[in-house]
Parts: sequence; C-alpha cells; structure tokens
Amino acid sequence: MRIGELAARAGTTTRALRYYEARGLLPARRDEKGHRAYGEEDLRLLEQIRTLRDFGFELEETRPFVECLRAGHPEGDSCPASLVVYRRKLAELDALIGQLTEVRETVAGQLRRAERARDALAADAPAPGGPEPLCELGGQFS
Amino acid sequence: MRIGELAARAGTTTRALRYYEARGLLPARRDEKGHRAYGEEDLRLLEQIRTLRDFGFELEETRPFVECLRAGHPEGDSCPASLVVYRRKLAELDALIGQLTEVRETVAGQLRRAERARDALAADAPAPGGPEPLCELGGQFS
DNA sequence: GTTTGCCTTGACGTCCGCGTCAAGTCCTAC
DNA sequence: GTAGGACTTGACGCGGACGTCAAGGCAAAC
Repeated sequence: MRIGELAARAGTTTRALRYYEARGLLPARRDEKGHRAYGEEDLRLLEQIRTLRDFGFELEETRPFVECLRAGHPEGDSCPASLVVYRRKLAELDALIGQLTEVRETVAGQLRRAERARDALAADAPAPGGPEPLCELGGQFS
Repeated sequence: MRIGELAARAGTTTRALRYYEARGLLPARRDEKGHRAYGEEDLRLLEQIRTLRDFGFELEETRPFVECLRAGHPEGDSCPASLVVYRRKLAELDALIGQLTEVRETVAGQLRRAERARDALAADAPAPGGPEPLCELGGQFS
C-alpha cells in the first residue's frame, strides 16, 4: 500500500503521513522506486493516531499507544504508559471543563446584568413612537 | 501617562499595548517627543480588553466593548453589538463544554476498559514472585 | 507524444497574541 | 562623560499540525 491509499483509507492526507514519519511516529519502508510502502498493520497504527487526535490528544501523546501496538499488544492502551496518558488527559479535561464552566457562568451573569440595565433604561426613557435602538453601535442585531 | 505606566497599571506589557494599537484597538496620542500618551480613560478600555481576553475572548471580539466604552457608554456591554458577542460566546462555550464532556466520558470509558483488561490478564497469569510489570513499555508508572 | 496522476524532497505559509532582540533617540543621574 | 532607563520602529521567533506550492521522476492511458 502506498501513501495515497493509506491516507484515503484512514481519512487523512499524505501530508499528515509524511509529517508523522518525519516525527518518527509512523516510519515507512520504501519500495524499489523509493515510494513509501505501508502494510495493513500501519493502518491500525494510523487509526489509533487519528482517533486520539480527534479526542484532542497532541501528537506526542499518541506515541505510547502506537509503540504499544507495534510491540504486538492487542490494543494501543494495553501498556502502562498509555494508561498514564489517559489519566493525565482526564485530569486536563476536568480542569479545562471546570475553567470553561466558570467562565460560562460569569459571562452568562454579565449578559443578564447587561440586559437588565438595557431594559431599565428602556423603561426610564420610553421611545414615543415605539422602541428605538438604544445605541448607535451594533447594527443588525440587538 | 506613557506606555510603561499604563502597561504596569493594567498588569500587561508594552508589547501588548503596541500590538493593540497596531490592530487599531487602542490607538494613542503622541506627545512632543513622539512617545505614546494615554489618559485614564485608556486604562478602562485596556482593562476591558484584558478582562475579556482572560475569559478567552479573541482580541477582535473585544472590539465592540471597547468601541462602546469609547462612545461614552457606562459599560463596555451597554451596546447591542457587545451583547451579540456575549451570546455568541456563550453558545461557543456550551458547544465546547459539551464536546469536551463527551470526550471526557469516552476517555474515562477507555481507561476503565483498559484497566479491566489489564487486571484480567494479571489474574490469568499471576506472577510467581508477586506482581510484575505487564508490559516492557511505560517505565516508571503503572 | 503527451497528458494525467501518483510519487519524491524541500521549503515556506497559516493562525494568534504576543515575546524577544536589534539599533537608535532622548533624558536624567552620578 | 557615561551609565542607566524609558521610549521609538522594525523584524524575526514561537508553538502545533499540518496546507500549499515548487520542481522533478516515473508509469499507465489516450
């Protein structure tokens, strides 16, 4: 299998595969023409990489999984090093979700406050001919 | 007030202020020596920028707030355009938190599955002299 | 014969918000 | 006189995971 076919079967690009090879993550044999030659096993490795990347793992974080598979283990996460990455990523996710949730609540509070202020202003100074824009800035939405 | 003082009072750097000016977000007058000259009002604008940046707003997203303040409104979010940004950001945060939570659950499931597989393997082939590493990969943690 | 299509390597571009360095000006303090 | 500090502009660096273009080789198809 050459690079184009592998890329297509894994739903990625040849550029990504060359990049992984340059990083030492997914090296390839060469055929007599100097073209990269991949086997079915490489598809599994690549799918492991792509799955973890889709989860938001950095490329380097996929390395233990790939090495585990290449060592002959049944799954990429059959090795302790992979479990370490899982646990670290879970902690990162929890921290990030926590921060984002805090920010979300803060922003939601700010929005409610700003909307109340706007409505109070509209009640104080009701427009004579129906509601008017409260601010010259901000165009098409309100 | 010159650039160094404003940066220090807002807890940021002169580089950031020059960057904001280059982006047209926080222009500055010049004194007779060609140095940037800022007023107290600029501190408020800058604080608005920094607060929103800390919330994860992109620089461009702070522009409506800054323009709103500069137009003389009491708060950066007194203008409809700012509320639009708030709402869009809330939707983005909700989507992101949702995705991250999904990923978190998926990864947690994978970790549990991998740990069960490891424990099952350890029970099938118990080490004679106590527990041994199940995999040559993965070094110091397990 | 030439077009098409796959492959090769090399190298620069992208995004974002600055950090960091260089070279020069100006003022103050010692 | 000179050392230090604040300021100026300009320009390159960073990080991550590639995208994209250039220039060329080699094969099958028309």
